[in-house]
Amino acid sequence: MRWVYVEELKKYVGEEVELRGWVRRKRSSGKIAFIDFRDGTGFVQVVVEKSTVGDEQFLNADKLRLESSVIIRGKVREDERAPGGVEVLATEVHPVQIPQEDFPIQKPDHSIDYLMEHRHLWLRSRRQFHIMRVRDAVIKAIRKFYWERDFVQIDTPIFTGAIGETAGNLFEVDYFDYGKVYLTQTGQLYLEAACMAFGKVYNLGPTFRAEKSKTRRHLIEFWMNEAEVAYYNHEDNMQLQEDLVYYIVQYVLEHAYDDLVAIGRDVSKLEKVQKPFPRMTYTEAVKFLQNRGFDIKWGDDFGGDEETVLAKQFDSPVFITHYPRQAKAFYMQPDPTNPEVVLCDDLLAPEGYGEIIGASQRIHDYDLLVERLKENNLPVEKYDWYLDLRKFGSVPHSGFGLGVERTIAWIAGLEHIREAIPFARTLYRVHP
RNA sequence: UCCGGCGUAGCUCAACCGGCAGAGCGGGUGGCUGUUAACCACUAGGCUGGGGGUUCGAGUCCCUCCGCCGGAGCCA
Repeated sequence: MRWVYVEELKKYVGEEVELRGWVRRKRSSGKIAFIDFRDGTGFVQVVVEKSTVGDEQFLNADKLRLESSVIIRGKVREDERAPGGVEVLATEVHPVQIPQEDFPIQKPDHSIDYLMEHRHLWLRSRRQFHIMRVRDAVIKAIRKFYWERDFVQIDTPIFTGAIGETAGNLFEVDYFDYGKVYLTQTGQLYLEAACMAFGKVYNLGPTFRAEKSKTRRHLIEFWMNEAEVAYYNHEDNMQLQEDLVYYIVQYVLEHAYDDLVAIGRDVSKLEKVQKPFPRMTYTEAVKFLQNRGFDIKWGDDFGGDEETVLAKQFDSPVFITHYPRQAKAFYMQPDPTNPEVVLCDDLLAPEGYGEIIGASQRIHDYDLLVERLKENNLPVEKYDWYLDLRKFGSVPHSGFGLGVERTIAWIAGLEHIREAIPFARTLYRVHP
């Protein structure tokens, strides 16, 4: 008999099939039992009738408990009474393993602490199933986008020396006799090296920030997609970001629409995302906020509340550009028309999900870069290889980093970013 | 790190001004051929997060430690 997955059941109406999976829930009467069955591709109801299967098989069904693993054989049929329109009338029920204790997650009313403590089992629940499929769609979209544009994937290292954006916020690791190394905060500097070799490059991988951040938008370990392109200026860079984010939204709408609906996402909000995305300079944004009564002066960075107010004016993500250079990283190229600001942009997602992209054109002039390193009290000698890039055929280049979980949280409409990653690492949780 | 909150049965929560620790769900037993978080009956289940203090008496008030949650700063 043919082993099939739930997602393809509709092709087998009228046929006998074998299903391999788990019991999500069970309701049983004396002579009929209903099993909510799942196999990782979907959910289907299995009906076990005593009159059809006989006493022995019925007993097999009756002794199943929540999250028992089970192999079921039966006939696929359409039935209006079944959730989803298709159900399986069992002929054989073969338990694989029956738990000896209660499954810890029974009802949808557990505390978040309890659910996170049981994340390894919580992943089996319906809502988490759909969220992870949205995550999968977002990541597939990212890879497909770059693949279609002939970018080269360059995997940047996880262990790095003491360079990156900021000296603090780094996780230290002992590296044999070498001494201390650090978990990566960004692969940008390595991508800058790679773009001078391959032109258009990107990465996708985990990054780590030892920030004691405790908000719905922060993870200690999160995934980032970064891209870097030689000869791209700031404008080219923003165009690429806009194309990518728009592409991701369209891809998810096309390939994970049912998952979005299943978790209650207001899909119309995503359908309103349009190109071109609105743009605002930092200076305009400060004036806008001041007019709304915010206590903010030119030179300050935006907090969560400020970002939310700015982003909520628009249906699409909004670019905030040309920040003061003191507020940004050392490697950003000054604006030739106003050296107090740099050629950078942050992309803020709608609905208060905050910054999903940080981007800039990079300094390509050797002397200027050294000057900026000194200005920021960074150890110039540790940036030896990074400075080399400015010695040998240096060109203007630009790039950005997209926060994958923040993008997922926005697209899926999640209240907290911890549900956007299979096993979240937050300030007070590394288990499981 | 700072500010605030919570911790009572396996889970989610009650318990008035300090006065006998309760319910629903889940578990067990029995019943039920169309259930959707099934339903009905019966049943077992507790060192009220740890330690200390006030009091005739503490789940409740005070101190402290632990755990978690929400927010701030910082960031994607």
